[in-house]
Amino acid sequence: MKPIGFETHDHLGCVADTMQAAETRCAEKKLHFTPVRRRVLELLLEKHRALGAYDILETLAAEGLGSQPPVAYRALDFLVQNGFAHRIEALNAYTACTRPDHDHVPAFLVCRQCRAVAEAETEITRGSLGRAARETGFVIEQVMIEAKGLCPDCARAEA
Amino acid sequence: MKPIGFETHDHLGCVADTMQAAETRCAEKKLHFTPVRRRVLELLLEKHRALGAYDILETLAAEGLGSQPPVAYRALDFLVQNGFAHRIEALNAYTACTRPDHDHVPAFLVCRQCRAVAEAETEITRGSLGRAARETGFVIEQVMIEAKGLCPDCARAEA
DNA sequence: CAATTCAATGTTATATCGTACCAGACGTCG
DNA sequence: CGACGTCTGGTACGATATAACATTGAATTG
Repeated sequence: MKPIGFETHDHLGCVADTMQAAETRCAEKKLHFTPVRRRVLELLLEKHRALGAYDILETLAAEGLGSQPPVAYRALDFLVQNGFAHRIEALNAYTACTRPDHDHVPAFLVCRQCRAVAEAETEITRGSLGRAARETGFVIEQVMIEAKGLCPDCARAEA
Repeated sequence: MKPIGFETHDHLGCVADTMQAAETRCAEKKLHFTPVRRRVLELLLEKHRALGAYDILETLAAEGLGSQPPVAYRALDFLVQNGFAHRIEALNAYTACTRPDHDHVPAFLVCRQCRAVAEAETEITRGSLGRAARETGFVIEQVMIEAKGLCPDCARAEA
């Protein structure tokens, strides 16, 4: 289970593949994969790093796909809601999901320098958090795990 | 290692004790535990839930301790920096640390309804995140774990 | 097909969160 | 004393996010 994110890879193909998979999944689930939503996901995939809502909005505006904040936020909400993207709380930003095919508790390695994001998985709810929740009667709806630090490239540049 | 937060407890005593401990620790480390900083920590302890910077600012202003955002943010930064408080990313808010006495990777159970916060601990860096970091060469500086959901009280009220 | 309905979009306005920057107060130490 | 560092107080602004409402448009159905 290698985390995707910092190694090089066939990026064009990876974008195309994921977009295709999203098309398919939306069709299956009868979700409206509208132009704005499509384009936002594409942007997230292309950049392969965390993008702020206003970064995205800027591009959308330049392409005539809407110029006001709610446009971007709505598209992002859709993508997050349906597992195509994740919100990175540490950056108030968003990134494409690299494993949209199955349910998971995502965990992120977030570079504070270049905002690159790698996604891993965890079994955290079975760990101490899950235990704590069960002991107290807390109902977990959503778990967020993020590590801030330096990606390999930026760590090298730092030194 | 029971999470602190949702059970009832001697609150007045818990506030007083923690404040005293903070006094001591600041003296030891030669940190300036100024009136503003002191009061902010006290507020976080009293409420025992996540407070936004502007919530805190409001109280400070009412008490003549400063009325502009930077005042609150500076005090909060100090408290977070020195381990007296934590930032809850999921709420853009802050909460007092319930275990200021030792280094730890905090994990939070955050009620989306009433913003109560319980703090637990984890050994996450030894888990899959740590493995992912080592495999890729990512340098982890800080880990955040937050579970959003409903605290026992709000869960009961919901149903 | 027309009527209805529901989701998505477009837009305005505003709320909320956060920081860059500068000026003054106060102590410490060469 | 004067240079320095730290804390304070403040202005001004930047960044992030949402409420509310009007409109469009596609799917559903009578």
